Amino acid sequence: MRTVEKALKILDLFTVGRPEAGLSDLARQAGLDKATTLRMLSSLARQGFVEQHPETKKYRLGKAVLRFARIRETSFPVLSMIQPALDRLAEETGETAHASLASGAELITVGIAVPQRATRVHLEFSEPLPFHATASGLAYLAFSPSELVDELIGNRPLSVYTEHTKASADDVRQDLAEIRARGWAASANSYEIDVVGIAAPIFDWSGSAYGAIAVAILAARATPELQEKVTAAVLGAAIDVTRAMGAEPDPALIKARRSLT
Amino acid sequence: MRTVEKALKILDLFTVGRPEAGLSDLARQAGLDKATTLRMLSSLARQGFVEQHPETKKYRLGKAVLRFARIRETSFPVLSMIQPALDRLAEETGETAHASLASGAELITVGIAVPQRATRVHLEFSEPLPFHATASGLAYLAFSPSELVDELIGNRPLSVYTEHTKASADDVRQDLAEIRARGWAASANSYEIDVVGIAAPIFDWSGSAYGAIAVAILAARATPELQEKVTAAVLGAAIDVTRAMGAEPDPALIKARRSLT
DNA sequence: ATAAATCGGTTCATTATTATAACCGATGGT
DNA sequence: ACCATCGGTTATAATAATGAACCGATTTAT
Repeated sequence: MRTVEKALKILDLFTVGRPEAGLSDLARQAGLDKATTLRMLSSLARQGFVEQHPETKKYRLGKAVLRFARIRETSFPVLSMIQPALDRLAEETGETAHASLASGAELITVGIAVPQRATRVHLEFSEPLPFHATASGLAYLAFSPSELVDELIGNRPLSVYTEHTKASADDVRQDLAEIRARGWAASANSYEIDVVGIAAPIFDWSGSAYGAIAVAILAARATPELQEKVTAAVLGAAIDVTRAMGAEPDPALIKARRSLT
Repeated sequence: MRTVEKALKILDLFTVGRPEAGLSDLARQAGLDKATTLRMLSSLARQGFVEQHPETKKYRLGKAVLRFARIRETSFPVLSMIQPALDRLAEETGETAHASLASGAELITVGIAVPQRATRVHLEFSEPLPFHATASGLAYLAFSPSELVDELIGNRPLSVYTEHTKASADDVRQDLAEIRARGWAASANSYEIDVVGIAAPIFDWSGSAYGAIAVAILAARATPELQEKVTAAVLGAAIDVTRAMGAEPDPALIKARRSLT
């Protein structure tokens, strides 16, 4: 069913940063013929997956995606299960907790919980995070199949955010092996300065990671003791969320948490 | 692109009331061959639109639908635009306001706002409403193409909820003509007793209805004066929401609201 | 305990669908 | 006045989808 997959891949071209596009644009980016793309878009539109502005003729994601999300979230409430776990995490650790899910080539923040104290790390909803420069991204990559890793960090030059950002894909790949064995990821000042991140992946039925749960600590108070406490809590949350969805976390996470308590 | 459309129609088989199903089940309901269905499900699964439980082998909607909904709702916040309109509506009218969107063969409540008073109509989120027995359903049907109406209320025997429910599709169709000319719909005790509903459709770019905004009044206080006030407010909200989304409401709504103020 | 039905999934010859390039008229920038 | 690009259409060539029969494993009925 290659046709179906090609058609669905067109939907991947719509992102938070580029929510609408014209026909030629889409055809070009999808690497498909214009006529083919148009027929696919028409089919997608007939089923409500995309809709077209009557004047600008641009396409965007349609209302059907909202409908299906509603159905899935009503019967399998992932997001509503993640939020309470984050709230607990923020309270336990006294730092900002957040969850991010992989969205094609982006890692998007879908849940945030802040501690009740004056100083804390601030995060934005729906903000795309870089895979190679955040603890969440590393935790996700470490437990993803290597083809996916190649696609996401490839050998392109990686964006540099601070002087501590690792820009070499090979360096990152080395870290990933370590993270995979250890069960959790950490990053310090690699995306935002003065922030230490600690993250663990969450898994679905198929056993592959699809997101991460993380805590962002203000570097000023990131003592080894606090980091250890946070790591244990993050692992616990990731394991709980994964299990709540009927999946089983990678053994490395279980082992890591046991050794920390 | 018939293949694409057939594949997407498979997704329609997943509903709030039946969120997962097996291969043979899906093939039978879709009217497709088992082999074909399997191939389509595999394609859908590869793109994350469905996922399969490793043990029961059942399929359900996948995480991709959440991702796309997130992208669409981030860049084009329909639901977040509807909610404030409902809040205003509930305050203005002193009754329960709600919005429902069409989801295939169901009309699903996606937003609720309750007034600040002791007695009020109670509604549930995600509850599927019958098209023929609620003001919201009638408002939606009245502004939908007749083929869709046939599909939704056909000539099947319609479910009866109270002694005031109209069970004949032809009776309903007559009401629809009236509603279309008038611009808004009302129902009294036809779904829940002691409840009067007043609803107006909301439209999208294509000019067809895709949902409704309604107020549910306690029958005990549904005086003609209140009903008139509510009708004007509901029309106003429906017009505002439609315009806020860049679409234009049916002229009947505009005319009706003008004649009420 | 046994048999029949049904499950998810596979195979391969037949068939119908889809891809492609060239071409429209309309629009917009230089 | 031009050229490039837009969204969209069409005919022909090429590719992809279809579906009946079949498989082994469970589940259900007898």
